Amino acid sequence: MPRELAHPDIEAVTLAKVLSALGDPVRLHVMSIIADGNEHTRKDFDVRLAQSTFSHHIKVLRDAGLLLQRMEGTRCYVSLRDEARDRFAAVLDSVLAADRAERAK
Amino acid sequence: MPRELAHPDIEAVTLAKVLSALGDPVRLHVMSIIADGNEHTRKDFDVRLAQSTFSHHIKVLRDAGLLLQRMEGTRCYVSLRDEARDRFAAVLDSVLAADRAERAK
DNA sequence: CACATTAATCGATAATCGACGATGTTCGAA
DNA sequence: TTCGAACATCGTCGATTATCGATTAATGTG
Repeated sequence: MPRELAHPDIEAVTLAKVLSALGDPVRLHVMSIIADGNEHTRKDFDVRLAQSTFSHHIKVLRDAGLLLQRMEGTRCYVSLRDEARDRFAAVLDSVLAADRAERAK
Repeated sequence: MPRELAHPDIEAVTLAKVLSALGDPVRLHVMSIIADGNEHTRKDFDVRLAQSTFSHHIKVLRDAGLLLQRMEGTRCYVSLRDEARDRFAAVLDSVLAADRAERAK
Protein backbone atom coordinates (compact mmCIF):
# COMPACT_ATOMS: atom_id res chain seq x y z
CA MET A 1 0.00 0.00 0.00
CA PRO A 2 1.08 3.58 -0.49
CA ARG A 3 3.23 4.46 2.45
CA GLU A 4 1.97 8.04 2.16
CA LEU A 5 -1.74 8.47 2.83
CA ALA A 6 -3.51 11.50 1.39
CA HIS A 7 -4.49 14.16 3.90
CA PRO A 8 -6.60 17.05 2.67
CA ASP A 9 -5.61 20.67 2.85
CA ILE A 10 -7.21 21.88 6.04
CA GLU A 11 -8.45 25.02 4.31
CA ALA A 12 -10.49 22.92 1.92
CA VAL A 13 -12.40 21.27 4.75
CA THR A 14 -15.86 22.64 5.42
CA LEU A 15 -17.74 22.67 8.69
CA ALA A 16 -20.50 20.59 7.15
CA LYS A 17 -17.96 17.96 6.15
CA VAL A 18 -16.54 17.86 9.66
CA LEU A 19 -19.93 17.52 11.31
CA SER A 20 -20.97 14.89 8.86
CA ALA A 21 -17.83 12.92 9.65
CA LEU A 22 -18.48 13.26 13.37
CA GLY A 23 -22.08 12.18 13.01
CA ASP A 24 -21.45 8.49 13.46
CA PRO A 25 -21.03 6.51 16.69
CA VAL A 26 -17.97 4.60 15.53
CA ARG A 27 -16.18 7.72 14.43
CA LEU A 28 -17.15 9.60 17.57
CA HIS A 29 -15.59 6.76 19.50
CA VAL A 30 -12.38 7.03 17.51
CA MET A 31 -12.27 10.78 18.13
CA SER A 32 -12.82 10.29 21.84
CA ILE A 33 -9.79 8.03 21.97
CA ILE A 34 -7.40 10.19 19.97
CA ALA A 35 -8.56 13.30 21.80
CA ASP A 36 -5.69 12.78 24.24
CA GLY A 37 -3.31 13.92 21.51
CA ASN A 38 -1.34 10.70 21.46
CA GLU A 39 -0.85 8.24 18.67
CA HIS A 40 -2.94 5.11 18.78
CA THR A 41 -2.97 1.80 16.97
CA ARG A 42 -5.97 -0.27 16.02
CA LYS A 43 -5.95 -2.20 19.22
CA ASP A 44 -6.82 0.91 21.16
CA PHE A 45 -10.22 0.95 19.49
CA ASP A 46 -12.19 -2.14 20.17
CA VAL A 47 -14.83 -2.04 17.55
CA ARG A 48 -16.46 -5.22 16.37
CA LEU A 49 -16.44 -4.42 12.72
CA ALA A 50 -14.60 -5.95 9.82
CA GLN A 51 -11.09 -4.60 9.45
CA SER A 52 -11.92 -3.06 6.10
CA THR A 53 -14.95 -1.30 7.53
CA PHE A 54 -12.90 0.23 10.28
CA SER A 55 -10.36 1.37 7.70
CA HIS A 56 -13.21 3.07 5.91
CA HIS A 57 -14.23 5.04 9.00
CA ILE A 58 -10.64 6.09 9.58
CA LYS A 59 -10.52 7.31 6.02
CA VAL A 60 -13.68 9.35 6.48
CA LEU A 61 -12.13 11.11 9.46
CA ARG A 62 -8.91 11.60 7.56
CA ASP A 63 -10.76 13.05 4.57
CA ALA A 64 -12.52 15.45 6.93
CA GLY A 65 -9.12 16.68 8.04
CA LEU A 66 -9.63 15.49 11.59
CA LEU A 67 -7.18 12.66 11.82
CA LEU A 68 -3.52 12.17 11.04
CA GLN A 69 -2.48 8.76 9.88
CA ARG A 70 1.12 7.66 9.84
CA MET A 71 2.38 4.33 8.61
CA GLU A 72 5.41 2.76 10.21
CA GLY A 73 6.31 -0.65 8.99
CA THR A 74 3.14 -2.71 8.98
CA ARG A 75 1.66 -0.60 11.73
CA CYS A 76 -0.62 2.36 11.42
CA TYR A 77 -0.68 5.14 13.95
CA VAL A 78 -3.55 7.58 14.10
CA SER A 79 -3.77 10.77 16.06
CA LEU A 80 -5.75 13.98 16.21
CA ARG A 81 -4.64 16.35 13.49
CA ASP A 82 -3.20 19.54 14.93
CA GLU A 83 -4.56 21.83 12.22
CA ALA A 84 -8.03 20.47 12.90
CA ARG A 85 -7.66 21.13 16.58
CA ASP A 86 -6.60 24.68 15.75
CA ARG A 87 -9.31 25.36 13.21
CA PHE A 88 -12.23 23.65 14.97
CA ALA A 89 -11.08 23.81 18.58
CA ALA A 90 -14.37 24.93 20.08
CA VAL A 91 -16.45 22.51 18.05
CA LEU A 92 -14.22 19.56 18.84
CA ASP A 93 -14.04 20.37 22.52
CA SER A 94 -17.78 20.70 22.90
CA VAL A 95 -18.51 17.62 20.84
CA LEU A 96 -16.06 15.49 22.77
CA ALA A 97 -17.44 16.80 26.05
CA ALA A 98 -20.99 15.99 24.93
CA ASP A 99 -19.85 12.55 23.86
CA ARG A 100 -18.31 11.87 27.26
CA ALA A 101 -21.49 13.08 28.93
CA GLU A 102 -23.63 10.85 26.75
CA ARG A 103 -21.43 7.84 27.34
CA ALA A 104 -21.40 8.44 31.09
CA LYS A 105 -25.16 8.34 31.22
CA MET B 1 -51.86 17.24 6.81
CA PRO B 2 -51.67 16.53 10.50
CA ARG B 3 -51.77 19.83 12.28
CA GLU B 4 -49.57 18.28 14.96
CA LEU B 5 -46.13 17.36 13.70
CA ALA B 6 -44.18 14.65 15.49
CA HIS B 7 -41.30 15.87 17.60
CA PRO B 8 -39.03 13.27 19.17
CA ASP B 9 -38.44 12.89 22.86
CA ILE B 10 -35.28 14.87 23.48
CA GLU B 11 -33.85 12.08 25.61
CA ALA B 12 -33.99 9.73 22.66
CA VAL B 13 -31.80 12.01 20.56
CA THR B 14 -28.16 11.02 20.32
CA LEU B 15 -25.18 13.25 19.73
CA ALA B 16 -24.37 11.35 16.55
CA LYS B 17 -27.87 12.05 15.25
CA VAL B 18 -27.53 15.73 16.01
CA LEU B 19 -24.15 16.05 14.32
CA SER B 20 -25.35 14.11 11.34
CA ALA B 21 -28.32 16.46 11.01
CA LEU B 22 -26.02 19.47 11.25
CA GLY B 23 -23.64 18.07 8.66
CA ASP B 24 -25.33 19.66 5.66
CA PRO B 25 -24.96 23.20 4.31
CA VAL B 26 -28.68 23.77 3.89
CA ARG B 27 -29.47 22.65 7.40
CA LEU B 28 -26.60 24.65 8.87
CA HIS B 29 -28.09 27.65 7.16
CA VAL B 30 -31.49 26.98 8.68
CA MET B 31 -29.93 26.63 12.11
CA SER B 32 -28.04 29.88 11.69
CA ILE B 33 -31.32 31.67 11.03
CA ILE B 34 -33.34 30.19 13.86
CA ALA B 35 -30.43 30.63 16.27
CA ASP B 36 -31.91 33.99 17.25
CA GLY B 37 -34.61 32.13 19.14
CA ASN B 38 -37.46 33.63 17.14
CA GLU B 39 -39.99 31.94 14.97
CA HIS B 40 -39.40 32.06 11.25
CA THR B 41 -41.40 31.27 8.17
CA ARG B 42 -40.16 29.82 4.93
CA LYS B 43 -39.47 33.18 3.42
CA ASP B 44 -36.75 33.85 5.94
CA PHE B 45 -34.67 31.10 4.36
CA ASP B 46 -33.94 31.83 0.77
CA VAL B 47 -32.89 28.47 -0.51
CA ARG B 48 -33.32 27.68 -4.16
CA LEU B 49 -34.57 24.17 -3.70
CA ALA B 50 -37.87 22.57 -4.48
CA GLN B 51 -40.39 23.12 -1.70
CA SER B 52 -40.51 19.43 -0.94
CA THR B 53 -36.75 19.24 -0.62
CA PHE B 54 -36.73 22.05 1.88
CA SER B 55 -39.50 20.34 3.82
CA HIS B 56 -37.31 17.28 3.92
CA HIS B 57 -34.42 19.20 5.51
CA ILE B 58 -36.74 20.73 8.05
CA LYS B 59 -37.96 17.28 8.94
CA VAL B 60 -34.40 16.02 9.42
CA LEU B 61 -33.73 18.82 11.88
CA ARG B 62 -37.04 18.17 13.59
CA ASP B 63 -36.27 14.46 13.89
CA ALA B 64 -32.91 15.34 15.41
CA GLY B 65 -34.76 17.26 18.10
CA LEU B 66 -33.21 20.56 17.05
CA LEU B 67 -36.17 22.36 15.61
CA LEU B 68 -39.70 23.12 16.73
CA GLN B 69 -42.32 23.32 14.08
CA ARG B 70 -45.68 24.89 14.66
CA MET B 71 -48.47 25.10 12.17
CA GLU B 72 -50.84 28.02 12.21
CA GLY B 73 -53.37 28.09 9.48
CA THR B 74 -51.54 27.37 6.27
CA ARG B 75 -48.35 28.82 7.66
CA CYS B 76 -45.53 26.98 9.27
CA TYR B 77 -43.34 28.51 11.91
CA VAL B 78 -40.03 27.01 12.84
CA SER B 79 -37.80 27.88 15.74
CA LEU B 80 -34.94 26.49 17.74
CA ARG B 81 -36.16 23.86 20.14
CA ASP B 82 -35.52 24.88 23.73
CA GLU B 83 -34.73 21.41 25.01
CA ALA B 84 -32.10 21.08 22.30
CA ARG B 85 -30.55 24.35 23.27
CA ASP B 86 -30.43 23.15 26.87
CA ARG B 87 -29.06 19.72 26.12
CA PHE B 88 -26.55 20.65 23.43
CA ALA B 89 -25.85 24.27 24.29
CA ALA B 90 -22.09 24.14 23.94
CA VAL B 91 -22.17 22.12 20.74
CA LEU B 92 -24.74 24.37 19.12
CA ASP B 93 -22.97 27.55 20.14
CA SER B 94 -19.61 26.42 18.81
CA VAL B 95 -21.07 25.04 15.62
CA LEU B 96 -23.01 28.21 14.91
CA ALA B 97 -19.94 30.32 15.67
CA ALA B 98 -17.84 28.20 13.32
CA ASP B 99 -20.53 28.52 10.68
CA ARG B 100 -20.54 32.28 10.96
CA ALA B 101 -16.75 32.32 10.74
CA GLU B 102 -16.79 30.13 7.67
CA ARG B 103 -19.46 32.20 5.98
CA ALA B 104 -17.60 35.42 6.75
CA LYS B 105 -14.49 34.15 5.03
C1' DC C 1 13.45 -17.68 1.88
C1' DA C 2 8.73 -18.91 3.37
C1' DC C 3 5.13 -17.40 6.20
C1' DA C 4 2.48 -14.67 9.28
C1' DT C 5 0.93 -9.74 10.43
C1' DT C 6 -0.95 -5.37 9.59
C1' DA C 7 -3.71 -2.64 7.17
C1' DA C 8 -5.10 -0.13 2.67
C1' DT C 9 -7.80 -0.93 -1.36
C1' DC C 10 -11.09 -3.15 -4.53
C1' DG C 11 -15.59 -5.00 -5.79
C1' DA C 12 -20.07 -6.11 -4.49
C1' DT C 13 -24.39 -5.35 -2.08
C1' DA C 14 -27.75 -3.21 0.68
C1' DA C 15 -29.22 0.76 2.99
C1' DT C 16 -29.56 5.58 3.36
C1' DC C 17 -29.71 10.31 1.50
C1' DG C 18 -30.69 14.44 -1.41
C1' DA C 19 -33.37 15.96 -4.82
C1' DC C 20 -37.57 16.26 -7.39
C1' DG C 21 -42.53 16.20 -8.99
C1' DA C 22 -47.07 14.86 -7.73
C1' DT C 23 -50.58 14.52 -4.37
C1' DG C 24 -53.43 15.75 -0.52
C1' DT C 25 -54.80 18.66 3.34
C1' DT C 26 -55.71 22.80 5.67
C1' DC C 27 -56.92 27.25 5.55
C1' DG C 28 -57.79 32.06 3.81
C1' DA C 29 -59.78 34.81 0.22
C1' DA C 30 -62.86 35.86 -3.60
C1' DT D 1 -68.48 27.33 -2.30
C1' DT D 2 -64.83 27.44 -5.24
C1' DC D 3 -60.02 28.86 -5.84
C1' DG D 4 -55.37 29.49 -4.56
C1' DA D 5 -51.61 29.48 -1.23
C1' DA D 6 -48.73 26.96 2.08
C1' DC D 7 -46.75 23.04 3.27
C1' DA D 8 -46.32 17.90 4.71
C1' DT D 9 -45.95 13.54 2.71
C1' DC D 10 -45.28 9.95 -0.82
C1' DG D 11 -42.91 7.66 -4.58
C1' DT D 12 -39.03 7.65 -7.28
C1' DC D 13 -34.49 8.53 -9.02
C1' DG D 14 -29.54 8.65 -8.82
C1' DA D 15 -25.71 9.29 -5.73
C1' DT D 16 -23.50 8.30 -1.61
C1' DT D 17 -22.56 5.34 2.45
C1' DA D 18 -21.80 1.24 5.40
C1' DT D 19 -20.56 -3.15 5.41
C1' DC D 20 -18.27 -7.20 4.06
C1' DG D 21 -14.91 -10.58 1.96
C1' DA D 22 -11.00 -10.93 -1.03
C1' DT D 23 -6.87 -9.02 -2.66
C1' DT D 24 -2.58 -6.73 -2.38
C1' DA D 25 1.41 -4.44 -0.44
C1' DA D 26 4.76 -3.85 2.98
C1' DT D 27 7.19 -5.55 6.64
C1' DG D 28 8.40 -8.51 10.30
C1' DT D 29 9.76 -13.30 11.96
C1' DG D 30 10.79 -18.22 11.79
